[in-house]
Amino acid sequence: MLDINRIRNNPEEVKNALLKRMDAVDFTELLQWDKQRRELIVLNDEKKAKRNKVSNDVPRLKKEGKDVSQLFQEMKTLSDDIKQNDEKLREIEDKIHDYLSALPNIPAEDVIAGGKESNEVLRVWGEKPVFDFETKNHVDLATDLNLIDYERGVKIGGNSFWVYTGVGAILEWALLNYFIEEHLKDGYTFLLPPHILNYKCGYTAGQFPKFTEDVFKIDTSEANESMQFLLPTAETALVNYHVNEILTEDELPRKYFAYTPCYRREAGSYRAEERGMIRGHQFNKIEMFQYTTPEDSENAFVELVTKAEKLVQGLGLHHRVSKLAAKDCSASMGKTFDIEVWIPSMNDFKEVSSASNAYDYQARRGNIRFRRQSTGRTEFIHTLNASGLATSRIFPAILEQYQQEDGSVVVPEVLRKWVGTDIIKNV
RNA sequence: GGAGAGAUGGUCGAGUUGGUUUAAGGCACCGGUCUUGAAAACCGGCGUGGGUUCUGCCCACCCUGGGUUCGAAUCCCAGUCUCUCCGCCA
Repeated sequence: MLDINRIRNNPEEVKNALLKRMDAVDFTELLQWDKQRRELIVLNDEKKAKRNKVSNDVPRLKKEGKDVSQLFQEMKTLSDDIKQNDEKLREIEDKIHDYLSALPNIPAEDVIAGGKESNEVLRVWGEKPVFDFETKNHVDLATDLNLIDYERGVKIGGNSFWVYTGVGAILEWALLNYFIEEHLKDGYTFLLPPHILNYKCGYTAGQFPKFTEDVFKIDTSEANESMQFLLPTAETALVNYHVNEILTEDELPRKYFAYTPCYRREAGSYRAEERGMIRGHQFNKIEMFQYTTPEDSENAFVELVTKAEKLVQGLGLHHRVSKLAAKDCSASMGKTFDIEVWIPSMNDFKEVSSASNAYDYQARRGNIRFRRQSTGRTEFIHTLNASGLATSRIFPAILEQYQQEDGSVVVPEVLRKWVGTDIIKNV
């Protein structure tokens, strides 16, 4: 949600910024509604003030034995008038609200216009592993080593589901343990939120009302404000943790992380090249989240990106960091960096973490504020999130980057204490 | 799932036979006086949002949404949530 005052005061500035991610922006109608709204408020508040004044006089007039029936007639008309204006006002405010709800966040100044093709690679870590033997892709490795059962996953869940089995499950859990340990070391608070969320959560996060079709809804009824859905990312839960709250300045920053599976419909996005576990309806992810003051959010952003990078580096996986162009960022985000890991069989980098600064966009939608010590006034908080990390691309990257000629896979050092072995081979 | 009770500004809590409560009072908190310092005492301040002709004034908000009325925290209807008891249950 953008600040209507900002649009009113600097329409051209906001418009030009939004044009980095939108094809057309026109505030003419919005500003008209805004003007109508304020005129109507002035008019109606005057009427209400009069009504209040008369109401206060009534007891005295009655005590004095005056006849008030004529006055009541007038007040009846006035009240009907107020009621009508309130209805008009509500219609206008609904229109304004709907319009603002649909606008994406303003891209940060240093975010460039355009889509995916304009993304900028900031840095690359490590090198592409070179193999002097014929390599396998992660699907074959996972199948041959009995780490993942794709067929039975489809049998019990449907297309794009899989089952981690035996050592595969242990390896998956080792990754999560590794991430959790690192976040605890950095002083983040561990949360395990519900996986089923209400409509308001999706709205605050900025996913609703536009993307209700991307989530698994719990009941079969139409999307409405009493619906519940399976969370597509823990971010949706974490951004709502302090919804409608006013935090004190010294409580900030708040640093959280959560583990949840992520449930996504991914309707129509299936591609043969993404078979295996690159894109499923359910995947495990640990999500980092911060609530900060406006002046601290840029530093927090750097911290989150750095933390995510460190996790991939700790696993020794070749990866890169990209700065997304405006159109490739989710609607709620003003700036996003992606961390992508190298998948040899695909000859490409795949996202394992997306770090974003939503600035005050989500906080406005969720009414999340803090009290500024120096002024005593409330301000909107800044919210940031970053995966730390999603396992569904890390797992394949490990298999493929650490595979050996005999079909076995070396376990990254940091995971060995949980996996219990330094090499995974077929027995 | 069944029965009952409740929801008021950071907290406790008054107000619920509708009209100087246009939300009292206590506590906490902030500022001041006093004091070597602190406590106590005393004085003052102390919810959120919106509008504005902005050193001020006005409007809205007493769980949410409707309704009755000249007028609703107060009456009526619907819903949400919390608590207690019972049942069921990992």
